[in-house]
Amino acid sequence: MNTKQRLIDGVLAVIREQGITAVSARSVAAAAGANQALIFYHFGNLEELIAQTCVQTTEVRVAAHRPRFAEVRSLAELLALGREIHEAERAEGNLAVLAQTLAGAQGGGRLAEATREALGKWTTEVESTLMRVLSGSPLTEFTDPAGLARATSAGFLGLTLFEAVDAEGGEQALGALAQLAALADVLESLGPVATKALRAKLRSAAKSRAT
Amino acid sequence: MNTKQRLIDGVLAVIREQGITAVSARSVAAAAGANQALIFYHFGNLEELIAQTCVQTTEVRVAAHRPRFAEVRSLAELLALGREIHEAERAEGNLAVLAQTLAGAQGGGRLAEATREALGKWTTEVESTLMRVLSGSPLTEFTDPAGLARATSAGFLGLTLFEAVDAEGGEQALGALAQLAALADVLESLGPVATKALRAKLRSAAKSRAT
DNA sequence: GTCTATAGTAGGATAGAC
DNA sequence: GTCTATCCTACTATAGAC
Repeated sequence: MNTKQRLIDGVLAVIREQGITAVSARSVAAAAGANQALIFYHFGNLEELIAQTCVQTTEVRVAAHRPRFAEVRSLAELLALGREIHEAERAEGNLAVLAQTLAGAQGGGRLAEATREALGKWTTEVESTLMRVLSGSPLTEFTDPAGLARATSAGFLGLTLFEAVDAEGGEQALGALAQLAALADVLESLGPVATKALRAKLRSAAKSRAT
Repeated sequence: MNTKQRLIDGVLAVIREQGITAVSARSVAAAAGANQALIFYHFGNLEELIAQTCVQTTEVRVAAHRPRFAEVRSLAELLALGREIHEAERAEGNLAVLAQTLAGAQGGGRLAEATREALGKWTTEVESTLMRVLSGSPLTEFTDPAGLARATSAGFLGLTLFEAVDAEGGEQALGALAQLAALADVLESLGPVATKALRAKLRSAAKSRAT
């Protein structure tokens, strides 16, 4: 395999096992089984390597799950898929990489740009799925797919960091999301009469909030 | 003011402005206007200083908001309070400190212990509020306050990291949460007939999932 | 408790042989 | 493209004067 990819995998390994604070040219090179100087030959500097790792692996993982997004037909299914993706990616630490890079991007710079791009790959996928799923739901006119997509993406990333520190608590949190999914399911499967009633309630609530 | 506190404030300042990766004995000492050697005199090592900063400031901030939690009377109000706290703490970067420390805790060690403790301070507050608020709601028997508390805490932390990189997206996400709050409000204010119907729906849905 | 000075280490990055 | 060797900087941590 070529060296560029080995170095990217090295970043992945270090972040997965020790977090962003442990990433250094030396630690990455060691994990990649490559010479330290090659990082600078191939990427110019360490930050650029991390940035490309973040964007590239996110691109790959989102693409891998894209067919599944297309199958989603309800809010409940979307939440279930989120949970499934979360668990599937846990072993390889791909979400952890994004979360850790996001944390490292606090100071702006190249990493901020890279994480923004990577986050966009997830949110656009979720957003388009939400738009498709919500059309026809009683919730359509009261929800903002763009905002919801960003909130759920941010939420799953927070959860990824959380469970690294408190695995049991992370499980509990995921369980609570399953309950929310069930609730969403029920709301979507209401009969036309109940749907109309709910819609009226939401509308009047929205109106009273506007005043 | 005494030096220990100045150093803690120094950590706060560095994390707020540059993130956990920029934290070093030198950068913290500079931000605190103190001598670098004092970190080791007062805390033994840098990690311990970060850990104590995380726990102490979280304790203070949670205590400051405790009266507000006690006033909460609905899910909608709780979500609104979450948003309010999130915005209030943004300027001082107190949530960012927890989020960044959490990211730095990936490798275990003292930081993991500290963040676990700090997270617990938030989740116990949210959890007890949830238990109080949910009693009497049609959702009571279908929600787990412990899991929900951890999910929301993790969610807000994820959002804190997110908005540091994409401020506009963060605003959108917060807006979506306000919509969820409105939805929760409506569900709670349903009449007894509708409540009974919803409960039955949820129950049968739970049953069909169990098979 | 606070300072200066410094030891010892790990880090980013480059030069130049192959 | 890859390696060795190395420069220089920044880091953690300690010793010892005040």
